[in-house]
Amino acid sequence: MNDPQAIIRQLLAWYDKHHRDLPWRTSPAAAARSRRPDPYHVWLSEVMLQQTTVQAVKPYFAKFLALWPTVKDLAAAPTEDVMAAWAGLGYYARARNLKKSAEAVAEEHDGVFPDTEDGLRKLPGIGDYTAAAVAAIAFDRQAPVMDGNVERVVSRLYAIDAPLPASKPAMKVRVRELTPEKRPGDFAQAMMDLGATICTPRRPACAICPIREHCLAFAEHDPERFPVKAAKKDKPIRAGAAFVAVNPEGEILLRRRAESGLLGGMTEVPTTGWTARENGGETADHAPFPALWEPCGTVTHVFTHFELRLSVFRTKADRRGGLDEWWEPVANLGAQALPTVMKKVISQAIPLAFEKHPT
DNA sequence: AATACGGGGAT
DNA sequence: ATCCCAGTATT
Repeated sequence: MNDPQAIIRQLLAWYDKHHRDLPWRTSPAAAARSRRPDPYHVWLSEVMLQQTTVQAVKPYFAKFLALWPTVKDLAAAPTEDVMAAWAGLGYYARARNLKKSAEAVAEEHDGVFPDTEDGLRKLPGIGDYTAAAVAAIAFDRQAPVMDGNVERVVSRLYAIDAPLPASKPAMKVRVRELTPEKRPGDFAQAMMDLGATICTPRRPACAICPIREHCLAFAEHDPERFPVKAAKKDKPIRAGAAFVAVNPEGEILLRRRAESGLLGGMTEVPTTGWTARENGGETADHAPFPALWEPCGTVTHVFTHFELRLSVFRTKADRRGGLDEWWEPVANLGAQALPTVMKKVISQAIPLAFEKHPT
């Protein structure tokens, strides 16, 4: 029971047999023949996978590699292009940091990624998890990889009663104990695969778990009790108005958001501030310019820490844009760095805006 | 230690 | 509705 060597051996054996084939992975067999995966691919995938599901990442990963096959290509790309390509994936600071890191690797390391945890950790957007993951997976370093999946697996394996996130350091100690000298990258991916496919948050498939004989939570017959988490706060509601202006040329008025903060550097239609109170009856009085503003419903969008309700208005009127505003052909909206909430708003005002042949 | 930061899939 | 996801940066 709880023999580290046995856990490692059984987990790696399971991984050899059941590992998932993902675009940024090389198979364990190929890795065994010293065919390491491309560090650029590993880094790109790991950043995209931060708080994001595999299914959501797959098409973005393919798009980025098609647009920018190497880290030097990405470093040379216009930031607006990177933001537009990232649009819809969320957590847009990741895209800004991705570009900064690519520039650092291209300029300071001649396009070669640092091959240690410490070296990787210095790049913007790379924290403890990603530094360890890239070091282990791409460079075969014995680095302790701990993400949400690993936290769940470890908390069950050792029946850790202390709540997250305070118990994180203690869990990291356990991960460090387990991480093997040989095949640390496969071990890390095995732990994450186990968490994603068997040791799931609800109804874990203990019956087919390769390490259940070592699991204290399984022995207690209540694995779902773990990981214990601190209570979370409730979500406030904010409200505002959004304005979709289309001129006679079939162009829509857009503007760029501030570089930092919520949806930083992304594109939006003009909106009022998003007040802290619920539905303040936002009206056309707050429009960016005087016109016949026609109400066309509301859009609700849930962010991590608040829920947003936007009243949408539209007009066919025209006006010159300000410094941070421009008129964009509706047919070209697909190439813009529009976050999902803005696509919802525009679709509300112009139902066919994102179709192949917009009206 | 707490908070800000997207979006979507599973239940 | 609720949870959670191959987390990081800032305060």
